[in-house]
Amino acid sequence: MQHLSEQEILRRENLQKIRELGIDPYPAGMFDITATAAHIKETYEEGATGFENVQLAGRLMMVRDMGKACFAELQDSSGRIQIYVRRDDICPGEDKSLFDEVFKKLLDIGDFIGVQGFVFRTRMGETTVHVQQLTVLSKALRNLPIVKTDAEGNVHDAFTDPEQRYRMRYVDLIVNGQVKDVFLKRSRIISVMRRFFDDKGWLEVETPILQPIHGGALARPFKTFHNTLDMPLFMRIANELYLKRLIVGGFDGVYEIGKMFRNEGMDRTHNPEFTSMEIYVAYKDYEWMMEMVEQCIETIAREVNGDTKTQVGEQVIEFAGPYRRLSMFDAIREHTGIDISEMDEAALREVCKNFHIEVDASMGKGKLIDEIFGEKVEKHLIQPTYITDYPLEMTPLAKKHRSKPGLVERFELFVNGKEIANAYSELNDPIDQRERFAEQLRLSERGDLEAMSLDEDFLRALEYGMPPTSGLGIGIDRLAMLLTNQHAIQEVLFFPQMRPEKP
RNA sequence: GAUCCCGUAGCUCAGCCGGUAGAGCACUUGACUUUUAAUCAAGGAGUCAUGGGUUCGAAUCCCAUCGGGAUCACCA
Repeated sequence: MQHLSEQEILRRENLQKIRELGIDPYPAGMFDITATAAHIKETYEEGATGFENVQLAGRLMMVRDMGKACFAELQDSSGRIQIYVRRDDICPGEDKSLFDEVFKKLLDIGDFIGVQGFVFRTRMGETTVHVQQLTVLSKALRNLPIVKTDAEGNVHDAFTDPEQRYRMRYVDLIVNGQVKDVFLKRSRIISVMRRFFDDKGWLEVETPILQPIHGGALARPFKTFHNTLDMPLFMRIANELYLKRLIVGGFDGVYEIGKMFRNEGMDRTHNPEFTSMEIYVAYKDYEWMMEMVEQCIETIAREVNGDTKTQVGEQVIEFAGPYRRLSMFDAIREHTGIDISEMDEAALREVCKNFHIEVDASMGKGKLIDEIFGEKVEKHLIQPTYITDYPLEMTPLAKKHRSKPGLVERFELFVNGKEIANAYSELNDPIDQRERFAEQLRLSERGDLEAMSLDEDFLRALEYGMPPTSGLGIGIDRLAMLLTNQHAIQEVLFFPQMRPEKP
């Protein structure tokens, strides 16, 4: 049995009394809406036509009771608008119960109502709907947190506890308007990106989430089981190998926006499931891809924020291209003064030691370079910067560099000290690819849980021939964090992963 | 996984050198037919996260557990 608070009991009693008055608190029929709060507030002028008879619906969010008349605030999907409810207008006859009983006593904050009336401006200058008819649309049985903003713009009693906001995102969205704006922007980021790719003729596709072999990235997977096939399956950590199979199959450009799953730590920049966009375009290389990414992100920033500049924490980020390009070795030299490009493993270990970077015996040359980069460079890359030409050991799916031995044609895009995109000239030499997988297998045997598995069918696909191709992955959640100036991934996911509420 | 902080009314928080709970908003009752954090008067509301312990007595001190946050490690 559910424990009910005093206020919850009252609302249930009010629900019953509404029924006793012959009013259905959950009517089945539709309610015609001819206007929204935002539209009325934006377009209404004194004496304008078209506002004599409007119908709108939403939640009752605040009531200022003046006796025989009330001002209230109605919140619909577009925002809030003041409504004016006068007893003798909604109850023109002898029976005043709709006003005195239903509206003033039995309706509560959070209830859905529909109103019909005309728009006017009060002497305080507030655009207001003068209600002539009021319809109960849905009764709420729990009371919402009341967030108020005073004349100076100070917010009082904000619903701020992250745990409650994430667990009850529906409440968060109702009472915290700025939260809704973040998610509207997130949605817009994805739709602008999709249109950008579609306009270029690339095909949006869907590839398996349940995979027998988890390939395409270095990460620990979630494992599950299919009963009929009687075999284990993995939740995908990446879709790269499937998208490349489609390039083999003859598509010039394919992309997928979808969830990936990684069984690793959770914190304010990692959720076990996250959204990535991966795209593969035939006959292109990573240099071409850098230009494409600049255009794409600049377009998104402009369309989402109305400006290519975005405030992110203390920084103002300029998303208009071209972005600075810096090889990994040059980046390390710039931030440490040390040229590591000719160093062997022992010399790199010495560099790490001098910088007090923790290393272990299993780390090879590539990993050591990556550690130095992560420790000394990454956090300084505030404005969008491409880091190019990575050590081969860390990147088993990228093509060897056309002119620099030991490196691959890869770039990552860093913004505000975080990686948000990763791209290669894709490895399409099936024999080289088989050797790279073999190397991963050796790492796995040494105990590296993140090493990539060998995918025999993917190799078979490459053996049929894949055109030169450039591929790119963008972390959508992180891009959304940047463009909405949010410091936690939980703020750009409707329902971030949480432990169960009760044991 | 490690360390630190937090969990008291629907919401935001106070109380924490131990003496069985307070404020504002919300809620209830009443007044007010252009108010806007409406106002005014009166009132009700809490297994103080959970379970143990110390004590005559625990929201308060101690231990454990659960949940969350921050920092670190791993990673996108």
